[in-house]
Amino acid sequence: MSDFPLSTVRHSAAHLMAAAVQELYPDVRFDIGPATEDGFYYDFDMEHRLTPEDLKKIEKAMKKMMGKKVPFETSEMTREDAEKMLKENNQDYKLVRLSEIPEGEKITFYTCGKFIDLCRGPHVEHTGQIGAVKLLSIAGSYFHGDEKNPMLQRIYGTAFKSKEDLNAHLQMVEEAKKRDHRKLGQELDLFSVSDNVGPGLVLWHPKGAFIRHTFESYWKDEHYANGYELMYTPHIGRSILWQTSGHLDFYKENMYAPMEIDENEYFVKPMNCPFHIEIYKSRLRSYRELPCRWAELGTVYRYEASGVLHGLLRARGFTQDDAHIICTPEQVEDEIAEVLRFSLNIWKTFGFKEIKPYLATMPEKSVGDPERWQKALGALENAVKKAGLECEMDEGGGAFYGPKIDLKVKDAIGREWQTTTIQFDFNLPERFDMTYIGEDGLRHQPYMVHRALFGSIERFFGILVEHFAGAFPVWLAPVQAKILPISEKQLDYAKKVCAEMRQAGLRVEVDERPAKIGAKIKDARHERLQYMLVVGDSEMANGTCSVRSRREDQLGELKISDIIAKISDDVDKKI
RNA sequence: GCCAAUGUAGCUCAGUUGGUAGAGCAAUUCACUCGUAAUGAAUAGGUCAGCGGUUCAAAUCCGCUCAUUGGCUCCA
Repeated sequence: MSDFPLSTVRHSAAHLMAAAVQELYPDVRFDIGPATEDGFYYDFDMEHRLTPEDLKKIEKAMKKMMGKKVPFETSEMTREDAEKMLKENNQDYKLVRLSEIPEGEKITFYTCGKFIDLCRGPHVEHTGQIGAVKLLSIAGSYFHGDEKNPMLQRIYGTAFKSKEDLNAHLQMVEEAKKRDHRKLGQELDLFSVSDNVGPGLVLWHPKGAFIRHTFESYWKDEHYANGYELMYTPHIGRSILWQTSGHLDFYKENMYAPMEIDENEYFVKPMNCPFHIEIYKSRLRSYRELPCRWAELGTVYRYEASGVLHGLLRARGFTQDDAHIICTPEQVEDEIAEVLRFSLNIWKTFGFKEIKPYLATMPEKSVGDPERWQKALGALENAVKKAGLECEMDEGGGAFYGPKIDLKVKDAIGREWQTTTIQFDFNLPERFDMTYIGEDGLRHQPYMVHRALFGSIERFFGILVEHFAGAFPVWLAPVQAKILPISEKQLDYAKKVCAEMRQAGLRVEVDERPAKIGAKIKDARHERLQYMLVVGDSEMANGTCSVRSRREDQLGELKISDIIAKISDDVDKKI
């Protein structure tokens, strides 16, 4: 085993792959092949369109070279020689890359067998030191990441120092596939998307709707308990609203087309903010009533490019768990710290323990004077400190109207999801001319903070499905327990127990099918049920159920009142 | 939107070189009355994504459209 960094191994694997591709398709022109977070890729352009079959061939060629321990050799060239060589080999993409290397920097090439590549390095010493590789998929990618440029063919692969590491990674990928919310959503009958309704528009089935209802109720209760007020606003609004907000100037192509009513144009809302601002402006506001903490589960529609839609994680219609905090400049830091504290609490309730904030700064295209940006950034930084968190910087990642804090949460199998966003906004208070009367009797412009905890209800639900792998905790589960009679002889008893437990407020069902107990258990497990209550002759005689739990396996025969107490306890603990 | 792949029963998938469809699971009915991951039998279920073309003949070949998947770009 080599002691090179994994990224070096992967970068070398990318070169090795390029060498294999060149061997098989001599007309290939290369772009770049870097290591990524969990593998590597290389971008090519050539006549031949790659197929999955080709990946096998390329991988085979790579493995052959790994066995031969082909050395990676470096050489330095003058810019002129490099240019001449690339031109001779018709490597036009590489020529562009060469021209991007700053004057005075060394120009180095790495050779691996017959393949020579403009590259900064470093690499492993020979191909034998690339422990284990696997080619994964073919994709298209724009040269330079610019959609105006021609599209190249990209091969994704991954490499590890050992076969064991590679297998562990592939297993992890399999696990993620099993948890895919689109697959589980269909299997568990949670939601669907219909061609007749339209892409990116989600239909919530009864079970999915129940889970949504439950966490929305929790969300509402927590907001009322933490000083928020809830609001409802319409789904459409006149064009004047979107002209004022700036959406029609900047984002019209992402909005659904307008409808004309009584000679006015109405747009389906892509955001809730303008509506909340109209509520603010419905009368004169005093500093005494600030901060306003206004929240809404607001359903918005955005015309997303068809290629970006992805189940619930990226939809065209979705419900933001939106809130706007309108406050004085003096209040803003405490308000943001409070939003952070509140968010962390909510995430922990759902079993997300690791949460990391990212502080996003001024982007190239922005509004508002830099001094304000600096002050706002300082407020955000202080708020993060007050919340006792360490944050990472996302330079230039802010919205055009202000800096923001994003939270990334880690799920049950360690994947990170970008969820909560807390955004400063200099733009809208000014555009909508929002004011309040200060202590001095004069008009002032308030600060405005946008925040969404879950981001969107749809996206959050998708993340929850994957986090729990479909096995929802009892407080969220649409069915908390299923009673499984051994035979139809116990059916009446089963129904009686079911009625009793429902009286106690639990969500219980009876499996009434004339099937064997083994089949009923199998199906209940497939439904990811937390509790299975088996009833046969002896349970019927004793007034009990034999309890089998997903978490603790066999719990033995328990009295109905004890079962009710146990499940209720789970609900209270939110497990 | 762009590159590529895919679309056959509710679900998962077969379907050879073109000769107009098949399995398992699920569903329904009947029998069985069963002790912790699949009881048996029978029945029903399809404009092969849609439209057009080639052909004596198309699920199969070609074109367009729609949708999905993997990426790219995008995500106010």
